[in-house]
Formats: sequence, structure tokens, C-alpha cells
Amino acid sequence: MIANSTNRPDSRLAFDPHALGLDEPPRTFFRRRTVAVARALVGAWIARRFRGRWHGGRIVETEAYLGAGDRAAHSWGGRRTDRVEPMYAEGGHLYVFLVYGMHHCANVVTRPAGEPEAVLLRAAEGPAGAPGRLMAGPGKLCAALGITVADSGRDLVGDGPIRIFSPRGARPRIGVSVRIGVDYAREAKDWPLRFYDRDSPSVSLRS
DNA sequence: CACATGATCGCCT
DNA sequence: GGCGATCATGTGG
Repeated sequence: MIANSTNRPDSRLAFDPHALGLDEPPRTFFRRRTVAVARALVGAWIARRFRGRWHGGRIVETEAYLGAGDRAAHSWGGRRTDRVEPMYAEGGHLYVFLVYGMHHCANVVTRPAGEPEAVLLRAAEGPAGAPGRLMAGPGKLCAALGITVADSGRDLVGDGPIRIFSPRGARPRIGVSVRIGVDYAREAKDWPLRFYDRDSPSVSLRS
């Protein structure tokens, strides 16, 4: 993990978590079953602090990746390399990787340390006034928030610059589908592990 | 609307 | 050496 990323978030994503009545979930939130965390993260906020202000969006689409038994997961078969190492951390850490040589993907690690499962953040919608569909896709979400591999391994719980905030109120209506872009994953390609807000215009694909 | 393609490079075999 | 947990743009119907 590198302490200081120079990447800056889109200034149009500035918001005030306290004004929105958001809370920071404890470590136990992230250590639960990965599917439960993937569902609970729909409606939560992902945010980055930059120059004393929070910038972020409300998560509207996630995917669960279930570790050693999941052919679509980077940790499939217990694979453990420098890149994937953050997936083996305790729930509540961040795992970021580069895909297609140009886009980053951000994941929230789940489960106790040693169980390499995670939730991919596929899309979010910005605060009131932000451009539509700015974060409608995992690569776009990372670009808008300035999240890169330099942030991989960060702890989302505590006093760091990237955190999750949860709403107290009603939960969104959740849709479920197969995961996107994992056709190579044999039996795992058909698992219903994508979760999205059925009422959001900012999910990555039409469903 | 439904594909099809190119960009671009780190990672793993 | 092959190939992605993607995206923007292009074509054709």
C-alpha cells in the first residue's frame, strides 16, 4: 500500500456524509458472508477525502467474488500473489487491480483474514447536481474517485482517506443477475452474484 | 438497438 | 505469449 496517491477525485462529487445522516459501519459489517455484504453495500456510499472534503457516490451495483472455489475470482484455487494479497486481509480492506491495461476496479474485501473473498464495486451515482452516469461502471467509478492500484490494501475502517458510509433508512429494491464479463469462469459464470438498485439510472448496463 | 473492435499493459503460465 | 472482473466508438439494421 502506498501512503499518498496523487490522484484526485472529481470535484463535482463533493458531499457531506454527516448532513446525509450516514454512519460508518464497524469491522463486523465487512466480516459477514460476502453475499450479505454485497447486498448491504447497494445503497451505501464509497467516498474519498481530498483537501478536507469528502467526494463520492451512492453504490448502486456490486458483485460478490467467493474466493478459492470461484473460478471468476482472482483468488481462485487459493492463488496468492503480490497483486491478490489484499484479498487475504481482514474484511474492510480495499483490493484494487488494473484490467485491460487501462481501467482500475475497486473491491471491498470481506470475511475474516485468510478467506480471500471480496465485493466488486460496479457502479455508483453521485450526489445531487453531479453528472449522470459518471460512475456507471467499475472503471468509471475508480476514475471519478481517483482510485488506483496505489490504494490497494488500504483499510476502509478507521481514519483513512477512503471509507464506506451507510444510510440508516430504507433499503433499495435489489435486483439480482449473473456477473458481467466472466464468461470464461465455467460453472461460476452462471452464479447469481450481481446485485443492483432496481430504481437507479446509474447501473452499468440495462437490465 | 445489437454487436464488433481497438486501446494498452500487468500478470501469470 | 495470451489474455483479461472495461469503455468509447463505430457499423449496420
